[in-house]
Amino acid sequence: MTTDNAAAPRRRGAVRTEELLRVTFELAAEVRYSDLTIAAVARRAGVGKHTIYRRWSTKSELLLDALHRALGPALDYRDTGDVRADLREQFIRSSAALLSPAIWPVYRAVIIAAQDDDALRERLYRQFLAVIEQHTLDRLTSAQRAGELVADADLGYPAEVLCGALYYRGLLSTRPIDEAAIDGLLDMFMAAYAASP
Amino acid sequence: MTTDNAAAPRRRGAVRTEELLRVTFELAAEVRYSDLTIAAVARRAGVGKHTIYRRWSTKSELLLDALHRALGPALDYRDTGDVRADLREQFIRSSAALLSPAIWPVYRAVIIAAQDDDALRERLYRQFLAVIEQHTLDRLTSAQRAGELVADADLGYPAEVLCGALYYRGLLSTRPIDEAAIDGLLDMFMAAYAASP
DNA sequence: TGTCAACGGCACTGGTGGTGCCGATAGCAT
DNA sequence: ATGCTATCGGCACCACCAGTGCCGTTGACA
Repeated sequence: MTTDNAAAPRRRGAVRTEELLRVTFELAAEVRYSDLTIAAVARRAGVGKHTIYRRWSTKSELLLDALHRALGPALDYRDTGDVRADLREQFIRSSAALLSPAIWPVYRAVIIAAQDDDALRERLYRQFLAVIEQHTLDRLTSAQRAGELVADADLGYPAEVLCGALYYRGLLSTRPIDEAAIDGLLDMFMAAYAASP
Repeated sequence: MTTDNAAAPRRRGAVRTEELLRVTFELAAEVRYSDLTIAAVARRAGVGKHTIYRRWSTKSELLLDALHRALGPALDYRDTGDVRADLREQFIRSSAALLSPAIWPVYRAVIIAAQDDDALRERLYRQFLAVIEQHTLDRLTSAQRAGELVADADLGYPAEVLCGALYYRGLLSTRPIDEAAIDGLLDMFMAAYAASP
């Protein structure tokens, strides 16, 4: 009996970290939130629990880190001079990214975990939601300066409302987030704030 | 002898049931979601776990039942002929009810639990969210008939958006749901849909 | 080649959801 | 008033989890 064998060599450091994040996404996409456990991630990765706790002190930390690495680029806004078209393109693109089967399970897990943890909720808002709101607001302000939107409107609420409606569908409603929904949102927004010709 | 009331014979069960629901609200208001356990409810009520499982097959059932009993009345709409004032009054009143320290912890717990359970999510939407949306839509349609709102608008999205914005703040944003927020929402809505004089 | 931190495995504590079994008791019919 | 029976509380039990400690192994770098 030979000492086997073809078993994968034990990986360390950064390589393990990447693999653990990958496994986290994989598992989050397959199981329910209550089964998305540190122990389960460790089992699937063929790793001791210590190897996870050494990197992230809580499950929330792991999830937030995973999300952060996956989301970076999807949140940029174009400015072509047509604010409705830009918003439409941006909402379709970012909702597709956030709600993709790869990312949404982790995103939702963070949202759930944040309901128990004020510090995490603060980080979630600051690192993701506030960023999206601010980018939206920036684009709206630019449109306002360009005369596309009425000059005296407070655009803070609309930026929040546009985002909020999408999360409402994702978390609570049973209706899908599709282009029709986004067009419906934008119809309401433009009816309220488009500058009269 | 009248047709005997096989429906609600006041057994010791009913008294216990009321007490268990009361304890559930009490505990939900005090501890984090992850500590809102069947065992904890049983302990505080001085009851065996069986006494709970005999009534509700899962924690979700218990929470949904508790919520259902507590929320009934808060969801009615007035119709005074001034749609903005009616919506304002209704949103302030219903958000105060939903977000009260007594109810919101249980409501939020149901929302969290629903993320793991499609059937519960369907019931949550049908029994609460869809009811609120529909009442809002009914009031909007009435206003449309009365000539307060533009005649050709599709009011389905606005009804959803108005609700969605509040849940966004309650679950995700770190900003409060106050009268200023509700006025901001209504400003946007009225700017989009108020009939021109 | 040697060193040492990172690693995987195992065990342990204290908690959970959920079930089974027990003897006690409350409430109803008689 | 008495007895019958479902409900009750208590306890033990299973499988699983978060989180920590210990130990022998191993891989990467000096």
